Amino acid sequence: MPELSKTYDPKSSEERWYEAWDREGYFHAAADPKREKFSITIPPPNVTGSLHIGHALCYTLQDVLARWKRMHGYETLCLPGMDHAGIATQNAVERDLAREGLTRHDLGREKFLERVWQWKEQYGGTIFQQFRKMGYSFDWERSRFTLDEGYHRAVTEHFVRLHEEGHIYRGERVINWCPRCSTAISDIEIEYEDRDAQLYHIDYPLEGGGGHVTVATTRPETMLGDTAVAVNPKDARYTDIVGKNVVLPVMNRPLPIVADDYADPEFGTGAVKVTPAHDPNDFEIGRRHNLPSVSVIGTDAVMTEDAGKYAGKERYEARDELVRELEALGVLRKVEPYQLSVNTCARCHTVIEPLLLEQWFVRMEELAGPAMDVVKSGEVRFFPDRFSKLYLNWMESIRDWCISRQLWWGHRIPAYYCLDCNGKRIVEAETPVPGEEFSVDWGKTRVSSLKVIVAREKPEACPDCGGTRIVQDPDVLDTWFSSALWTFATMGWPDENPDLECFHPTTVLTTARDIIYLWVARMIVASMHFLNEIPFRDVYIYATVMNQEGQRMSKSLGTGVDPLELIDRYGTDALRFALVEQAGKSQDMRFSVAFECRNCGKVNSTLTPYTAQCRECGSTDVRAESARVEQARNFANKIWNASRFVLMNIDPSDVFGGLPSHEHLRVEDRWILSRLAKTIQTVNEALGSYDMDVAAHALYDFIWSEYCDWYVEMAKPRLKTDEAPAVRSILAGVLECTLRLLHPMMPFVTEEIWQALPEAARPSRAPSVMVAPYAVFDETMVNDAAEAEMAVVQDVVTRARNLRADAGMPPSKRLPFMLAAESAQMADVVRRNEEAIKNLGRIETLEILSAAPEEGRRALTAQTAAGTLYLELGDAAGVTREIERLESEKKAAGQEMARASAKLANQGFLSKAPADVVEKQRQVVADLTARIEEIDARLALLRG
RNA sequence: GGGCGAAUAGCUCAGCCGGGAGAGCGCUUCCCUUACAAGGAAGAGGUCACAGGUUCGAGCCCUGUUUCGCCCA
Repeated sequence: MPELSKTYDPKSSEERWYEAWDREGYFHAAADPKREKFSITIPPPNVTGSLHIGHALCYTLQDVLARWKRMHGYETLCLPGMDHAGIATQNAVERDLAREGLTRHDLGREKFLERVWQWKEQYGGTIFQQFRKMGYSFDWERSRFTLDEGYHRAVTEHFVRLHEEGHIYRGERVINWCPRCSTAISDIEIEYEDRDAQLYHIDYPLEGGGGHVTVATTRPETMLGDTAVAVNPKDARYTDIVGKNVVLPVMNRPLPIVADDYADPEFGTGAVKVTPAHDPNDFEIGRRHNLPSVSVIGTDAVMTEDAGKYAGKERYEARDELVRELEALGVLRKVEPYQLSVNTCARCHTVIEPLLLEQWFVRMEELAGPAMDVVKSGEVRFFPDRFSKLYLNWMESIRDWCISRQLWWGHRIPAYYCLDCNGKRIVEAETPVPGEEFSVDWGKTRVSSLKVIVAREKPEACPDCGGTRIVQDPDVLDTWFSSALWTFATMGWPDENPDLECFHPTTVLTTARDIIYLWVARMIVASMHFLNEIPFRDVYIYATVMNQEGQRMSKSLGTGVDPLELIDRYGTDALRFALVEQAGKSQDMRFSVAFECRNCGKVNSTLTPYTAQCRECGSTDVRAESARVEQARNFANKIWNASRFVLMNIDPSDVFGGLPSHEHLRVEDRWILSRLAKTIQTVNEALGSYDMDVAAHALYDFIWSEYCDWYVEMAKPRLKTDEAPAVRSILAGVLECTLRLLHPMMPFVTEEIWQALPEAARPSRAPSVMVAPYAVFDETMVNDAAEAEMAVVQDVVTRARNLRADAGMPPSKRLPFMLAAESAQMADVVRRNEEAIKNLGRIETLEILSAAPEEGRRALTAQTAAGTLYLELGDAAGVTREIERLESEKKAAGQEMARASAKLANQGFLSKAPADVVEKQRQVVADLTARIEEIDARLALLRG
């Protein structure tokens, strides 16, 4: 039997076991059609960064589920991977380049992409290393990247097929443009921010004199691109001027006054300026009235040539100057403060510029139908359920999805243009792009004028004109367009293959609530459309991890804590358990981590962004501390030491042929087996309904408060008697089962101990606890009588300890007690368990009486489930204290009595409450009556 | 403006079909009792945000209010 050290040392076992499991192939899932499956394709983290505690929560929950199901005999796939994360990664690499004074344009597309791939190798490696440290049982052989070759084929297929079916179109729309990221983004990648702004009221004079129309805007610079003024057709104030023109100040261009329902008579003056190129609503008005679109702001947020004298000025600079000019012209009627909700880029928080540009879109309405049906029918279930409503609400009002991005890093759109069919308007670039036969200046080219060929592979020649001068669309696809395929592109789709057959649909998707629209919804849509099956049965939404101040974990805020910091101090199992134990159903989860600087001593609540540095002195010698993880570490140590005790006491020659039959066991044996059975039931049920915290607490309480505090303590003296073999077998048997139960949450410490147990104590003969069978609830092990009797024993012991503490006696001193049993039955219970009670209560002698002890004896008393317990003490101080105790107890009993009897005096209660509840109250009154009488008698005795 | 979540011990959170509230940390007292001081024993601490209502009975159900957070427009 190996000697175990006095405290559990995570460092010595974690790496060793992880490598062993990996080597033995336990992480690998076989596509065996005959076995029941459990499969997960993990949310692929972005290659950009490293993981923080929020990620650790997400993947830990999944690993717990996977390990649990694997032990239950399911063929379990946990497929890892990474997302190329278009904008985020490109931004990160561009920032990196900027440090060298370079831009991506300096490198050119090809060289830049090489650089991103290098970045991916480096950071992707870091993330996978973190996964391994966390102990995740991922099938590394199946690891995928959303930009790997096979995946790219799937994305191309996705695009081409949707295009063939008419679900994808290319069109000119007002889209959300981020001037900083210099790309279009979709509606759900913008965030609203309330800001203080101004509402400018501007007079547009009627053509030919005779007054003016006042319009209001928060973005005056867009007026340079106005092509109409709209009023509501029902608005009597304006009926006679509809059809006339106003003159656009500054530009001195006539604008028609059109009647359109969009104009709200209640808002402002009821007249709105119409800028089709810079506002989605105005664009629609423009369409209805055949208005021209004038783009006055460019993709660089600088005013275009069409902005007249403001051309070349930055948008806000132009605004300020324009406002001054309007004022000088006398057409600025008023400026009022205005609470404005501005759209910003979710990634960089730059104010979004709505621009009229040609982009690729997915028509979503039709595709959304089946994806809604499967949630409505419950085929796909959300946990907690409230998120299904959120999902359905969004899907009901779904809009077309802009999928093209003006980036280099991503899946290039499989659309090609023939330069010969209609090539007259093509602008050839001055500097050819390396690696491309023909270079086009896309910034100056309207692709709507070109012949487009959407194809799986670049066509050799144009099917129309036979021309061979063909160029690919420069844009890439929205990252989510590729992530949407994650559950099945990772399994080899579009090819048919055993993985897809066996492991799809996956069992559960565990993810954060902020990507329900971005990702979850689109996965359901894609899977329903291409496979006509759901991507996953369950969607488990976990809580957002917040720090002490209630800020969400984020790398850029400096609030992101690297899980390895905590692992380093407390061990992986401790971190995993701390996360699982807090994973409730609320939307947020506080996880406070402080950093103690070992250089200057400051305790930081957050570190400086991007590097783990003390905010005071900048030292990187900081140590993470978390009370929550520390508690979990202590728990691991508790199990470790309980196991040490068991290992020290079991005999290598013991035969653990299953547990002894009930008749030969004592109460505590039947009790612990019954408690174990119920714990098994709780844990399995809780994990099955994603109540991870319930499962964790059940195990914590069972191990610490039942097995260690009571069973092990009661076992100690018995190990010296002829009961020892039975006790040893139960000690080891319960421990072994508990290790299996706990393994999904704390994989390392459980394996370390499990392997140290003698083989005979591991009934499954499995080579690792990871592949040993999980415990199944056995009703025959439940023993309510034993639990009831044990409760009496525990009560008597606790009361005895209580009296000892009240008497101010040190725990080391054994004391004499008497117990006046309340019934012959209780006297039997106490007699049966006398040795255990004496041992646990540190009792010298326990005299069991059938009635109160004779007069004259002065003692402290306590009411127990078995009767009144007496601790005899001669000294007067003790007596005074006992009188005080009794007085306060009598008062409390009196209050409780009043409440209970008031209930029983209530006719409504007697007639309407269930019989057992009424009976319980009667019992309470009876007990209290007896208790008060007894206290009175005791007081009389003590005072007499 | 609409929707969702939260408000329970000093802190972080549990609390099932409604039958007078629990854990961990922290705090107080005692103890290095050979598994564990990363531990053991005992204890203090709560007007369950507020106001109504339903009910024999409300932390739990209903209505409204306040504060905080999130999502959507």
